[in-house]
Amino acid sequence: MLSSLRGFKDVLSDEALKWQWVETVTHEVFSAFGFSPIQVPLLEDVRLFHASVGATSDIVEKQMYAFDDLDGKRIGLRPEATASVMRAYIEHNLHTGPVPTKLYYSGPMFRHERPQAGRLRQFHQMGAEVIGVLKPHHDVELLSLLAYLFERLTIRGIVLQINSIGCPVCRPLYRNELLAFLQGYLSKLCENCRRRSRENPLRVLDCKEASCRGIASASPSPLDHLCAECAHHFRAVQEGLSRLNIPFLIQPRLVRGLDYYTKTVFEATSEHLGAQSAVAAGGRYDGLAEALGGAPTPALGFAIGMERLMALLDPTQVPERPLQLFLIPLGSAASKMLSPILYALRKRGMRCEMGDEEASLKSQMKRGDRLSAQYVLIVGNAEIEAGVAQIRNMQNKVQQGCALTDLTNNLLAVLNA
RNA sequence: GUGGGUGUAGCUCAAUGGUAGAGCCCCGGACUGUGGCUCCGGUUGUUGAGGGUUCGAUCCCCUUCACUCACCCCA
Repeated sequence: MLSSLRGFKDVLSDEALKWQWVETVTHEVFSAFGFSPIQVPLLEDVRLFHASVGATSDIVEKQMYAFDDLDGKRIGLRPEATASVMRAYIEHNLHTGPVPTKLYYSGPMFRHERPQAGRLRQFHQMGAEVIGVLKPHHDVELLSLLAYLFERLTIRGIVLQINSIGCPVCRPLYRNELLAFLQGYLSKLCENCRRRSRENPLRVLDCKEASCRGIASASPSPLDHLCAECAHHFRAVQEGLSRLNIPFLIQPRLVRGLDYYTKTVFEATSEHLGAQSAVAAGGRYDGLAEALGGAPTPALGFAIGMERLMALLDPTQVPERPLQLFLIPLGSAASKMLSPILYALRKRGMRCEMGDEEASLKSQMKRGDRLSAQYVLIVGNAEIEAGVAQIRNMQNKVQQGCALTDLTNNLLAVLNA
């Protein structure tokens, strides 16, 4: 028997209903914050991801689903969507529209990793991008959107961590200083961090090894080495968040994985997620547009991991949609009478279902119960002769007559009462 | 890619070196046209797969696959 691929999951109805609710709420919130939807392809020229995510990143190096198209072109399933959105922004000259361009998207991403708690090979992200603006109040706006989203979804226990990793002016200087510092401790670092100090020294800062953490805490902080502009920017972001009463934590060791980040970076984390504790992450990427061959364009954004978000949802907050009416025909005459009624009710937006005319009343009652029907309607030969059906409230077991003439409207009156 | 844990009925799990059981679920009945509760009855298995040791393996050993958690990396 075949089953789904490793790291690829079926989202069954109970779970899918939660997704739908989350999407309804998020569309509403994005809209209130002035964002417009965009849909970009799942497949792109792999060079897009090399230029954006970074050729050195594991995401592109080892984890991308990349293959040759039938015409020989090298293509890849997107590991994230920011690069595609920025490509679309450049390709379609969206800078000619009102500034900033505020876009959001939702959809599947693909990375060939070993699955674990909160990590899949096909996973889903909902993300927002604000393109074309440099000022810190846009960072604040984006973070406030994220904070409000969690509020609307009644997800508690989220910690918003922020940091600034500088810009092309100050980051290289800091990087050199950090490198010089780490040189003195090479023998005391873990094996991973010795490699990291060569490839991506900032990563040493968030190593989980106790010994490395000690060294990291003694190391120079990126925040002490920001240039005047970056320092001012970061301060303004903090002030803006405080003005909105949005709690945050400055986390000087917070580093981002993707090459394109600059200045503000942030993560929303929860301790209920296992090792993969970030439910959303993002930051500013002022250099990305240029790296993709567009005009220099500052921008920022975030992505929410939908599966991780789902794991944090309080199921009791998701509104239920119970079956309003279960129609029980006893025999074919009743069934012939009820089928147009069923159709008419459904066209009026009522959620209803009909039983099998050949099944016993008992078994149809049971099915109505399993479907959590609010009401059942019983029509057998006795009801047809009398011209009155029986409608039963399944909660309080009160059963009453319901005239068969103009039955649809009689039922609507009961259901809408 | 590396390491740990786990694979037994649809689900959650027992069991013993002598070829498997419970609860839940499902179906039927008690109650021939009235659900949930109760009681009674019933269905379901290549014990993940392959090989080895053994008179005999679900159990021990090896291999493999899957799931899972962690590392790496990241949403």
